[in-house]
Amino acid sequence: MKVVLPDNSELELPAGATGLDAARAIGPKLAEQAVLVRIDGRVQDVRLPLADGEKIQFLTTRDKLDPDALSVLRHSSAHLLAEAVTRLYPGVKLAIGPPIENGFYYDFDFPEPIREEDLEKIQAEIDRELAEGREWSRREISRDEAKELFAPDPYKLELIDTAEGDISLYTQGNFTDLCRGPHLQDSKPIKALKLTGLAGAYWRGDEHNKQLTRIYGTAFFDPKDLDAHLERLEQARERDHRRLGTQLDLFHLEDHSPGSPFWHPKGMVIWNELEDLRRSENLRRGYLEVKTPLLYDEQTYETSGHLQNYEENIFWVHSHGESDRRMALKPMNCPGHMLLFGSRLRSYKDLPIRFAESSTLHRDEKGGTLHGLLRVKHVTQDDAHIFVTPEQIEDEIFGCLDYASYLYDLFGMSARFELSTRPEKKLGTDEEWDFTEGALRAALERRGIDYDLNEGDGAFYGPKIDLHMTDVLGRSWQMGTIQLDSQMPQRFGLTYQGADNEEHHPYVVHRALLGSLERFMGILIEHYAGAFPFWLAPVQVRVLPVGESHFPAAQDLTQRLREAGYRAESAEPTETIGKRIRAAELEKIPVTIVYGDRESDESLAVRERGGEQSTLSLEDLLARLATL
RNA sequence: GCCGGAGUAGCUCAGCUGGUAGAGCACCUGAUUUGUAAUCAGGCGGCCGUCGGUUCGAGUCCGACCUCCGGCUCCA
Repeated sequence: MKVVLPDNSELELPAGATGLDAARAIGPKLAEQAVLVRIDGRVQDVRLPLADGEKIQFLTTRDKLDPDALSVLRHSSAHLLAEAVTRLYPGVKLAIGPPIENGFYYDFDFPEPIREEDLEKIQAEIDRELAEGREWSRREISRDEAKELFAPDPYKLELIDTAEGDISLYTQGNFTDLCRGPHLQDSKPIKALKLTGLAGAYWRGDEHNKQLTRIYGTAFFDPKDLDAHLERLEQARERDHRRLGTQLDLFHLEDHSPGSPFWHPKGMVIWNELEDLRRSENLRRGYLEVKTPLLYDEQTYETSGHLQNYEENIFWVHSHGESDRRMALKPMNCPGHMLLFGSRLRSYKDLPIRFAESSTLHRDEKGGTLHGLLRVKHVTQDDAHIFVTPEQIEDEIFGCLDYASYLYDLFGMSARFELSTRPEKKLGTDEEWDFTEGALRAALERRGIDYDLNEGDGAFYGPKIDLHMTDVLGRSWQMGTIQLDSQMPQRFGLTYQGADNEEHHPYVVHRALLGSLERFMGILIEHYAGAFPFWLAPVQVRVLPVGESHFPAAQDLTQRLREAGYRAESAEPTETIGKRIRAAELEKIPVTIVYGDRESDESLAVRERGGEQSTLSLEDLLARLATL
């Protein structure tokens, strides 16, 4: 048989030849360094046979940053971890140990709980394995043989039962694991392996199952790459919104009200800019601002369905005795907007009606889930509910997508769009879902948006489109959401009078585009690493008088900048000018003006964030600021 | 909610095997009057998360709770 090499030359091989055989035929060095065979985009263990006519490419230890090559290295590293743990902790049961982005993990069921300090011991054992060296061999066996071999391992048995295709084993030293592969030939390419953490994780990701102990680690072909990886993590921490929030005096959190940020004056400037943006854009796009109550009685939530489906997140409020009527803080705006719509007769001529409200919501999130601004109990959504006829659905969804794209583009952010379709537990017929899912799909395609399909993840009342962003540590967060709902208007008995003189239930589009302002602020802070663009910067211009005698002139300039609409400030010189410039730079203020003997309206010393300096007249400065 | 880790000055952190709390920055005062990323000196500042226990003695050891951090689960 023949295989095709990357330079398009053909290599003649005996039938059944493996990747390793092919590598040997090309050269001993390649055979030694081969990590993986790439065949038409997919990758394969070097020990597996090739097929006639396949176009193959070898990944070697020199492809040290290739994600596939790293995955193999890390997968084998996970097996070294499992070997070490098996030796150190007799009676431990093994679950799974895959490579992941930036590393690997292995899940264990330990007879006794282990602690973080145990990792040192395990790390030492792995280092010993690496010093000794390990070679991997692969063997394929029948399911029955596999079950016999792994009889004492309940997790492996379950894997054998649910695995697709042939069962294969990989052995290194005295350790054999059930594994699909691929793996390294030997442990020599693993030049850096570091255990990074310990966590609980449920078997098969289901909280009803037993919780296992997960050990995380990472590995590289080159110790320098590990250093670079750790350096990147450190840099990521530098732009973490929780750190910047304190450093830049934007917000803080307190034990006195967990998950509820305190916004400081500087953070509030940015918050208000977002609100202004939302309001002016709502006006342009035909939304109507409304305001609905924070508290509703139990009956309201029963009607909306939140009592049945969301009670664990609801904050109840007890009034002072006079009544036994329970009230609760709203976790979302829908009920209020439904009641508002239902407060008078509506005609089909009124639709679509777009009620917008940026309101405070409270959600009593489970302990252990709060996370800076990205997961809070005090949620402020840039919310709106659009009441539509069926014919209007697609256009309104399109309008929401257009609006969302406009907003994210404004910040230079690119969100990932995800369409979630009918879940198993759903209300309504398949025909209805065909129609509503089709409308969402059509709107996405008309707007030219690439999206991922998340089948079965829609709400029980309708399909939805979600926008996702990634934080500085690589975690994905849902931002905006656009949900189509046929149920809530019915539950609230909402109708409009149609052209046919009949009453109809409207559909409603629930949509929040930034999502929660808290979460958006968190992502925004990280997106800009705290160096906000001029229009968002809490302080836009700081005027620094060189000496005390220059302070009045600096104040005068500051006032004129304020009157021109800028957030400008100056203060008496209590420190050296060098130190105050440094402070302005650390506060990431976009424009600093040094004002001393040489300055006048005709000639100002302007420093922009980052250090670029220019001399401008006041007139030119104002012209310059207008472009920022 | 679960697994692991942590909570010490406004911030970042040190404080070993129990013996009465420390640095840098910030802040205040004084000197310096400054020209594009840190002038010098002095000073203020702590219920060592909360409650309970062990001990002659607890920041340090033990327990409970609260909060935060890394994961898991959840996320209408």
